[in-house]
Amino acid sequence: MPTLDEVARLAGVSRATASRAINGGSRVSAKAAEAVAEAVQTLGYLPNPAARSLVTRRTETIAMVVPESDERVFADPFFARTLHVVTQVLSQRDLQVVLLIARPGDEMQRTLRYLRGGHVDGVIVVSHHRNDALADHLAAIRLPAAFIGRPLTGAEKVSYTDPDNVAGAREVTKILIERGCRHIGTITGPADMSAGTDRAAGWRAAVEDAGLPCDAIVESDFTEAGGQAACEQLLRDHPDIDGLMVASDLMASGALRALGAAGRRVPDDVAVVGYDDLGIAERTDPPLTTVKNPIGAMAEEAARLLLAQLDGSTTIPRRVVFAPELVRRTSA
Amino acid sequence: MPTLDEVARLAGVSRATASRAINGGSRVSAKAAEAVAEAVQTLGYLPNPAARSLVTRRTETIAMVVPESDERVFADPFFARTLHVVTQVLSQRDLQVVLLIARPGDEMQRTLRYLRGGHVDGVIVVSHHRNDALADHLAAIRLPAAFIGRPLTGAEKVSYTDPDNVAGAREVTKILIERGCRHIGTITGPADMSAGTDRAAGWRAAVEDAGLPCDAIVESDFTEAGGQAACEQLLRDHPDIDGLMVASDLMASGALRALGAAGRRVPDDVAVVGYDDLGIAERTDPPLTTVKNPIGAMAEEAARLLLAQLDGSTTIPRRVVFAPELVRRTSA
DNA sequence: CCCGAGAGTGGAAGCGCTCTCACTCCCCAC
DNA sequence: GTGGGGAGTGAGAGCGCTTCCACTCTCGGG
Repeated sequence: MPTLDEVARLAGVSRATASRAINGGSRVSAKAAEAVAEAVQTLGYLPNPAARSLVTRRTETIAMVVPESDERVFADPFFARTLHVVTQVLSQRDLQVVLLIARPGDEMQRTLRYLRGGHVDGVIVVSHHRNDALADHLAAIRLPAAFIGRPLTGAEKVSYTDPDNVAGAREVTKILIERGCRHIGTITGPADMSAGTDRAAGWRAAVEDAGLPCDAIVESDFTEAGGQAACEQLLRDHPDIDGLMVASDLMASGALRALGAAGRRVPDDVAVVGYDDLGIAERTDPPLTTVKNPIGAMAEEAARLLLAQLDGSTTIPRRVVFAPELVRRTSA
Repeated sequence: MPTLDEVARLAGVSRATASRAINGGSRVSAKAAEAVAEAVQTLGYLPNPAARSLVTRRTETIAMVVPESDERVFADPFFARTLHVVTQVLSQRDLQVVLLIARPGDEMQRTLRYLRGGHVDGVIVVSHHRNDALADHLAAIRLPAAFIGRPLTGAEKVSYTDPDNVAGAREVTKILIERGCRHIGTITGPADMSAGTDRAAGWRAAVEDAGLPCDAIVESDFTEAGGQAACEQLLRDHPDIDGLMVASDLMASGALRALGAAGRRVPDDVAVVGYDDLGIAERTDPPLTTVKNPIGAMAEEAARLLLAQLDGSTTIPRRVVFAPELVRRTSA
């Protein structure tokens, strides 16, 4: 592997000039810049990232942390989309993204040590859970960070983007109310995630406003199988429900299956609405009325929030909340 | 951030001894080792990876390269499983895994530059395509590498693990023949992947051996939608097919949908077999007779092949081929 | 009693890079 | 003609670590 020294020698300049020419090129004569470029070419020179990082104290890599089992990560299109967009935005700045999937417990400790160890310049956190306390930890080690989805603890210490889940859930539940449902159940996400609690809160607000019972509530885990099981339980405990607000399309897809197995027609017997609108919603039978989760926009904004911190242009935490958008199909 | 110097001073030893104590501890007295451990504790010392890597010339990170669009990566449980196992095995050696998803073209160039740049100590390649010539490139830069799935070019230069796709496809096709199918079609994977060509070859071998026509062949892309479209075309061009060997369960799932839409009963009108047995196969209607792809074992073996190279214990490329295993369900 | 081996240690070099600082030009204003 | 300033450059320090090498000290064997 050729070093900067050899490049400089071949170009007939000093190491300092070669370095300047390679990084940005300001304060370098056109002649010198050209000579260096040529030397780089002929030697096939690539800067040693360790040496560079040792002095700049930057690594040019960003971690995308997902405190979740990898099975879930890969089964959920939400992550694919998010990773895609984040990578897209950050690679425009030549930042490398490394994916850190850390189940709670030991692995989280490892991950935290990794982040503390100076391997990365910043972090994007997705699918954050209450008990990992990531926001607090990241704030404590002063690592630039941006969350996608409001953290349940330490939210005031970090930047984040969040959809207005309460409003979204309220609006979509209203669709059920307007079409005449009198007993509306819900399948919520995990109670240790803001997308779980907020969407449940929105459902509750709409149902209580309409003076309807809000007893039919089951917590699940944002998976298709979980949604199916939750729906089966709901049908067992509340056989009379005629409306169902499910906190994610993936769970709703499972719920539709359970409803079908139970002989309930959708939307005639039970009207169903989902949440996210990520492709699955169009492909279910019947297609789901749902709330569009602006995944792409959120991911992009989070990446920008992180970049702003990296540039040092801001240090105060910022939050960006996205308004919900209803998508009407035939399930309600 | 505390440095090794401070640790050494606090422990009352030299930097050299502190370094030895922290890495391995051989040739260090118990007293010194303890003093260093304590100093590390109280200071919360973490070695600077850049400084360490600069001198050791190792980064303790491994790249998992996937030359594929990220949509496909995340939709296919194959990748989830593979990443999981690889991460598992490598983290036992405190190696960090970074996921590099590189679509062909520009991004591939970027990725190659990244790999050349000394960011990682080794590479695991999954879902390799012919035209990325990754095996050749990696061999050229002498980066330790292990492929999961035999590369179509440069296979002799790198270590890899591979299922015996030809045998697997042949055996599973024989099931169709034995149950009396007279016109057996196939939906193959991409022709630029060994899993595509090998499984097609196995199908052809079985069909020709039985003296049956082997004209009903359509190439697809290992996705569910692709399988559905391919099956539709197959039914159009060869309405009389009574058996179908599909090169992946995901595609088979799409094919089942197409068959259902066309009013064909499975297995009575058309018997169907898939490939992979990754969970989807049990959940289709009817459940798929398929070939078990030993994903976990292959991933683990590939990780070990890589570790062997990292340890320098071997430099000659090795290959490990896994025998197929039939899984009989009701689709054939 | 001496010598050699081996364990434990510290000094110091050096990994490849960036960046400060001091220097030399050269040009322009006065 | 002089002085000041900006552009371009190179010497050199230093980032935090590992590791070679030389040294000391402690044994045990002859």
